[in-house]
Amino acid sequence: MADNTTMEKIVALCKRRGFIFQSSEIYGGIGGFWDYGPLGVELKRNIKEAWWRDMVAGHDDTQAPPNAPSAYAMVGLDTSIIMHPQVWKASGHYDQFYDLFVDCRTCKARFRADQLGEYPCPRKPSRRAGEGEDCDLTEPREFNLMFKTYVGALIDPTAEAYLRPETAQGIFVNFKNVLSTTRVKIPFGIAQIGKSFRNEITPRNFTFRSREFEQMEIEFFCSPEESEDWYSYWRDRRLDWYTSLGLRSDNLRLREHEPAERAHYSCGTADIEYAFPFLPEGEFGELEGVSHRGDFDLRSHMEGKLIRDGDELVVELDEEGKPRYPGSGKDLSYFDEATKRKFIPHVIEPSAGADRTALAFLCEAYDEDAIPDEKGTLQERVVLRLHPRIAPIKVAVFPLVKKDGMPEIAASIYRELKKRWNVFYDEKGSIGRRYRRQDESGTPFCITVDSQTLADDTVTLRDRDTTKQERVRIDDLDGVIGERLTAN
RNA sequence: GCGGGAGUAGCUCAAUGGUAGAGCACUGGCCUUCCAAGCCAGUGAUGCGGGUUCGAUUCCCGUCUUCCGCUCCA
Repeated sequence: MADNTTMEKIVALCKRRGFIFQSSEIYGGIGGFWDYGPLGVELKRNIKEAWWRDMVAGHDDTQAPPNAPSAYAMVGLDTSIIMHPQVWKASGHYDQFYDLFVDCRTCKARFRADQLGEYPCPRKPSRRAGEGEDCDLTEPREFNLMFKTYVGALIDPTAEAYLRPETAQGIFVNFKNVLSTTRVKIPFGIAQIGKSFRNEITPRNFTFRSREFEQMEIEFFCSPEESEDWYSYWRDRRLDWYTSLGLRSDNLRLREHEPAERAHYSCGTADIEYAFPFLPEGEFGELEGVSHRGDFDLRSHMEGKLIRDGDELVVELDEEGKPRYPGSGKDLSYFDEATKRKFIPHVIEPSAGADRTALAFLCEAYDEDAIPDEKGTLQERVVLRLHPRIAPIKVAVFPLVKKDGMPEIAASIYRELKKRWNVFYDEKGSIGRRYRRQDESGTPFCITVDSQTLADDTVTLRDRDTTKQERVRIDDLDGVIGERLTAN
C-alpha cells in the first residue's frame, strides 16, 4: 500500500479496470450491494480457491500440520441459503437480529421499545425516556437485520423464512449427516464458502459492510479438553494465511477480545484485522473472527435457544416453563470409540469475509511509483502488486509491433499458455501503454515478441514489480512462469 | 435512522433559464522495434421523479446514491 493510498483511488481503480461496480448502477444504484466485474470475479475466485485449497482440498488428513495438536480431517459442505426458520430461533439470531426501536426526534436517541422504561431521558436523566417535556418519540419501528422472505407463493406468516445471516448454521445442522456419511473422527473441520445476508442499518466503506456478502467459514469440532489448543492453532494458522498471500504484517494484526467484548457463549475470540485506508490512523477493521464457541451451537440445536445464567448456559423458557425456541431434539453428541466416552464437541470457528479479504488485498496491492519513459523522464505509474496466486490475469502476451509475423507468434504463445492460466493477449497501441494497463490490473508477467524472437525463438519476460525484462526461450515459458507463479 | 456536503462523458473538470465543452481514457485508421509517443477520425454525459416556466442541467420539492459526523451494529 502506498503511503498516500486513499479509498477514493481504490474505488476509482476498481471501477476503471472492472474489479467492482455498484449494483444496479444504471438504475441509480442500491446501497450495500456490489457487483464484481471481469477482473474482480477472477480475484475473488482466486481468493476463495486459495482458501479452499489451503484449508480443505490440499489438507493432509494423515499427519499433523506444523503447530497443530494432532492430525485432523477436513471436509466441505455447500448448504442452502434459506433454512427452516426454527434454525434461527434456536441459534439466537432471530431474537438478536429483531428489535422494535423508538427514536426521540428531540434528542436523537434510539431506544429499544421493550426496554423503554429502563432508559433515562438523555436530556433529563431524572426522568425516563419519553417522559420529559420536550420528548418526541416515534412510533415503535421494526428493525430486522435478517432479510425476510416467504417460502411458497402464498404470503402467509406460516411461510416466513429468512436469508441466512451466516453460513455457520448450515454446518451445525448437518453435523450428524457428516459424521454418519464420511467416517471422520474428532478432531475434524467442516468448511463452507457461501453468500450471507444482513440488513445493515448503515452500509458504508465500499464493500466492507455490505448487505450481501460471502463468507469462508470453518467449524472445527474437537473434545472440550483439547479445545484451547485448537483455538490457538486456528488463530495463528489463519493469520499466517493472510501473510502468505501478501498482506504485510504491519497492516495486519491479531487482536484478542476482552472478556466483556465477547458474545455470551464465547470462551475466546480473536479478530484478524487489517488497517484499511478508510479507517483513522492506528485503527483496524475485521477480516476474520476466530471464535472458541464451546458447545453452544450443537447444544442449541439439540435443546433450544440458550441464554446465560451466571456461569451456565441454560435453555430459555417461556411463561409455561417450556423452551421458548425448542431445538431439534436430535442427539448431536459424539461417542469417542477410543475412550468410550460421550460428549458434545466443542467448536472453534474461523469465520472469514471473502469480500473484505478481496478488499484488503486490493488496498495492500495498490501502489504508485515512477518509471522512466523513452526519454528517461520519470513517469508516474499505478500498479497493483497482487500476489501471483490471486492476480486475475497471470500473464499478458504482446507482439512488440503489429507486423513481421510477430502477432502470429504472440498469439500462438497466448494459446499455449492459456491451457494452464488466465492469459491476456493485446496488440493494440504502444508497448508502454499495454504494460501500464497490465500493471493496473495486477498482472505479474508480460511476454513480448520482438524482432529477436524471429531470429532465436526467445521472448522478453517482464516483471510487473521491477519492470525488469529477461529473455526466455519460447519452449521454456511454461516451466519458467509456472515456477514463478508458485514461488511464494 | 438523524444532521451536513455532493451528484454533468469511464475519470478530472467547465458552462448556461435558450444547440452542454475540454483534457485524459476508450474505439478505428495511419505510424511505431520496449514502458501511457505522434497525426486523423469517432463513441460517449446533466442520478431518478415531480413542480414553476414558452423553455430547466441551471430555480423549487421529493427520492435515490455517495461522502463526513452521530446513531446502530450480528
